[in-house]
Amino acid sequence: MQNEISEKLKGQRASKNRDEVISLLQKQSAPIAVDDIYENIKQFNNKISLSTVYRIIEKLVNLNIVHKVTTLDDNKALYEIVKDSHTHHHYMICVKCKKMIPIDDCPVKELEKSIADKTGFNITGHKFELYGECKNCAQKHS
Amino acid sequence: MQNEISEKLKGQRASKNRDEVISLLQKQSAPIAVDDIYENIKQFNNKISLSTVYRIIEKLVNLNIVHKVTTLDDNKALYEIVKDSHTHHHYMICVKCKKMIPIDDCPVKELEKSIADKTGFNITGHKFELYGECKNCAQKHS
DNA sequence: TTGCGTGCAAACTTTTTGCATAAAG
DNA sequence: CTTTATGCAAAAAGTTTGCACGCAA
Repeated sequence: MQNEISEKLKGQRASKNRDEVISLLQKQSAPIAVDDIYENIKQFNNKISLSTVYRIIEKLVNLNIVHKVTTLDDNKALYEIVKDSHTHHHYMICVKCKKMIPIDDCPVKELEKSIADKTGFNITGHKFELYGECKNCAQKHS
Repeated sequence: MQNEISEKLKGQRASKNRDEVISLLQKQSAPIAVDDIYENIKQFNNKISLSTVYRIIEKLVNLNIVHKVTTLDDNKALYEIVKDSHTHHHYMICVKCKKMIPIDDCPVKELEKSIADKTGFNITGHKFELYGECKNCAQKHS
């Protein structure tokens, strides 16, 4: 586990389930749903329960170890490990194949500042997603 | 009802429920949830059913009369009337009072183009939300 | 008269909660 | 020993679906 995460976990009680969830999240290249985390971990730890995964995720979100991601199409939430600020990024979501393709770094930061100045809103975060057709899908149907 | 909407409704069968939903959506200054639409209309039309509202909304989304909005906090979808491209805009969502404050027009359009060029992704839409503390809430707790 | 719209109830999906037990500190 | 984490089952919340009937075209 990364030092940054260990840091955030300081003062928290240790738990095997929690570490399995974190470890799984770290392997993902795209946000993942709670029930997928559950099914995945169940393969080698068949007594973990879905509600435990929900509770672990809730805790990790509060500790700012995990971010919640919501998409337009789907009513269920997805989660991903928080990357450090240098690798903070967003996704393009293909409306055909639903793949989430990361965009290198965050183009919104400057915008954020100018809007904060203009509106007096104390901005603490943002969400930005692009929708369209990825290269693969564009080629296929042509 | 606006001409633009009438245009999109051409070929669709008329329905009182549908028109009530559209009319209610037009009165909103922020996105609204399906059950709020339902409760609202029920006050003067007590036999409308929730599933009807869901079906109407689904149809209106397909006709591009209504947009689905999802927020990070809430697992339920919100909906708003599609504004024409000149008034397309986004929201700042106050993490304290949950109010959604519209941002005048859309600062993302140019970004979109440059990212499309860079990545070869055929971008058809985007989603952008800011989170923070609104003026009101910032004053209160100080 | 044909087929879409609607109400109602039931089903389904995702998420939350209560409670008794197990594990951590 | 005290507190937090967990499993299980049940409940809640949001959304979808089947079916019979009503209404628009």
